[in-house]
Amino acid sequence: MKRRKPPPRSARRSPKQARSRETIHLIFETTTRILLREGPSKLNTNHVAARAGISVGTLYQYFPNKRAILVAMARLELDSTISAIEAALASGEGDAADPVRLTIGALIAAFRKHRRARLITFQTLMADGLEPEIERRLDEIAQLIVHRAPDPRVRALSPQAAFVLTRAVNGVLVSAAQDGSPHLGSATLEDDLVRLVHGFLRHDAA
Amino acid sequence: MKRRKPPPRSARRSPKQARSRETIHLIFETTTRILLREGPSKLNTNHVAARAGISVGTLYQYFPNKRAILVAMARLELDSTISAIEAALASGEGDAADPVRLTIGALIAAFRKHRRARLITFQTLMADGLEPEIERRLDEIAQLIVHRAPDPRVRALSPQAAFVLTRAVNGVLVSAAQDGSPHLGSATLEDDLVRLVHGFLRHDAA
Amino acid sequence: MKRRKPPPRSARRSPKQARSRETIHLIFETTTRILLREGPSKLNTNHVAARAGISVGTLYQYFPNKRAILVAMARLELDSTISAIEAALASGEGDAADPVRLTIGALIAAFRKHRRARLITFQTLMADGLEPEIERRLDEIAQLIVHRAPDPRVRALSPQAAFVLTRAVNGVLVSAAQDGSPHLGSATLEDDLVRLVHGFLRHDAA
Amino acid sequence: MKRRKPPPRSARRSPKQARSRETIHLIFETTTRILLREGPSKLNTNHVAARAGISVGTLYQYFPNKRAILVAMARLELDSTISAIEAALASGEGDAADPVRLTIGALIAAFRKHRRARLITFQTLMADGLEPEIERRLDEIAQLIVHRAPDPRVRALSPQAAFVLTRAVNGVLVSAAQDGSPHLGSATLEDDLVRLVHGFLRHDAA
DNA sequence: TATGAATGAGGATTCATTCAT
DNA sequence: GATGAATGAATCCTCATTCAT
Repeated sequence: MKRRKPPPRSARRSPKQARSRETIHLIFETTTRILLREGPSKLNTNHVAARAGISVGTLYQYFPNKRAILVAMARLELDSTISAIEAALASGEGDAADPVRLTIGALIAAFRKHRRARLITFQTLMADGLEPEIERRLDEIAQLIVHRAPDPRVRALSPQAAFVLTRAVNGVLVSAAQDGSPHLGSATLEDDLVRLVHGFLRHDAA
Repeated sequence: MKRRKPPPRSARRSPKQARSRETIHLIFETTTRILLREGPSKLNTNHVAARAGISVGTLYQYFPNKRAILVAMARLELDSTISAIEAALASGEGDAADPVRLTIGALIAAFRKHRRARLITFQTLMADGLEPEIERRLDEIAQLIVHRAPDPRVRALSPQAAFVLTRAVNGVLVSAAQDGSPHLGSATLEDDLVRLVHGFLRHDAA
Repeated sequence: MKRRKPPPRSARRSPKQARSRETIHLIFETTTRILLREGPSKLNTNHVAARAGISVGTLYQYFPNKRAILVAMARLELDSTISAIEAALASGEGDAADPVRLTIGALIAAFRKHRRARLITFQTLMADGLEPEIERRLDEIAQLIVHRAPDPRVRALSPQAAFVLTRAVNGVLVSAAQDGSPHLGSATLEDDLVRLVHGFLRHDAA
Repeated sequence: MKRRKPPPRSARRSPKQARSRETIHLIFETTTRILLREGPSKLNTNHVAARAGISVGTLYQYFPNKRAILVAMARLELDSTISAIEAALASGEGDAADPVRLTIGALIAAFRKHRRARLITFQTLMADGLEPEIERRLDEIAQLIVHRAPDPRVRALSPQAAFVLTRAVNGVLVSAAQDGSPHLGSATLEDDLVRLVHGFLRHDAA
């Protein structure tokens, strides 16, 4: 009796949990699409809801505020990156394949996949000041890699050295993923990064 | 940064009078202070003007729009960084001092000086999407360093390699400058960065 | 209380089952708790339902709209006040006890009992504009007291005089029940109110 | 270059201070009008601005939030009431006029003047929980009257007695000012209130 | 040049209510 | 009877920018 028109709801409600996941996913996808196609300045909750074909109210049922959407997306992105690295390392376990190259290959692939979307998510986030959380997650990744690395030199890495290495690689990838940059597509980027890491490790060992 | 598109307005004022310079400086300082003490979300022209003790109108006399303030600040920061590097290299010219170490020392010093202020300025700027300009400027610095470098290995660096090296170092410094991080204060950061660069160069040469 | 006009919905439910009564009671308690602990601005149907551990749908099974909850609570409060007064008068029937004092004592006790809860319910209700219903009810109480009063002076009271007397006493009690006020706890409040009423009656008689 | 149309501003800007006062007054008047004609639920900043013929932005230049408007109005109302009482007492100084009657007469006149507007302002305010401030102001009025009263019995009033008297009178007037009530217009209301006060004072003296 | 009041589109968020399950 | 996801109009408030003085 309050709202004027009880709008035509047709989409069948499937099992709750599933439906929720779908909606959340839809919000993520729409957010990415807006970020990519219209830019960060066009990212607002009303617009996201409209483009996602849901109501703002529904959006707020899942996320307490605009920022939370980005945070959740960033977390997901980070998680999938970790998984990708783990998978890459696992796949090369028996081989003589260089674990450093495997890791970097996985990272480049991850950055390539979402490229601007991923980057723009983080940037939008950082503009407001979420660095701490992001940094922490980055460190987690570093620790994870260090501890599982088959390469003894990597396992012996001091926290400080791990910091330098992860941030160096991340810095290169982030810049390469930047909008106009051709570097992420470059075939030699992997070689250069591998060289960067090996150089550091060798020097360290010396 | 919020409403419609900022129309092309020719730069409003070239700082001729001393009075002008003072006002501009005041605006910069105030902007930094707000960014630091109140966060990027509190950065708006009305607030800057109020905190600076001038009127909004006056602010717009010097900057065509909000973003222009940040851009000008970033330029200044970048310029001073270049100068610092050049000075460092010049000071060590006769010595046997390692030019790589000199450059990195100067960079660390530059980051230490403004630390959060510098960082927050760039982040706020990039959050909106003007990375191109900044990235270009970063590349200019890279080229400059490469061409003037006394180290022949550095001068021989391909653009791609220069990209990797500068972004790697920059990535580490940016992360180290992050709010809670202890790394920027660490005494071994310089050693680690030098090691990173030398490792890469040696490997490259090999 | 916010959106459009609450459409005329026939009362949803007459509390027949014990289960129903329990639920209704739960809703009342929760409403009071929210009003008291979180303030009137936090009182909304979704929140009440959540805090009560029921679903909004269930809440709407018992009350046609938000306001109906408050109205029902106010009615209850008023009814219990009337009962308390009647009981007090009945208890003192044989005695030489002053009926005015008995009535006022009962009123003070009633206000003390719920104090802030009672007050906040009425205020929240009135803030929206349903005073008429409440005022009418207050008048009913006044009439009731006047007609059943053992004191002949009270029974002889004109409607206008009854209005003045009831509102005066009510005004004092409401203010005394206010959050920070120490007056409701004061031992002399009863004396003062009795004095107020007696003074008026005597003067009236003169 | 941001907002589309720089709307035609024609009203000449008179001396700043004066212009500001005018605007503030306009906001007050409009708020009162809306409260009176459309009810508290229609009181929202956008609407006030529109009806006042100013922009929301302007409204927010003078009041930090919706509530502040009501608070300011309540303060003004209270101030003018105090002035009215003082004036009434002063006017009757030489006469043998009963100061109690003068005070009550002034109060009734004050309530009559704005009647619903005044009441509705306070109620809207209290709905959110401003009682403390209102109560404090009421006490200030009480103190003022007590201290300046020519009647020695009034001057000798204990704080507790003053509380009872002011709240009693206020309670009657507030109820009488209620929307449908005929009491505020009644010719005998003044007599009844005077009787109430005198009765209390005499009894007190006894 | 400086001033600062005014503008108003824009965007975040709330919450009473419905209804399919 | 109960559930609770979805709805979306309503409202609050912000802030880049202008312009008359």
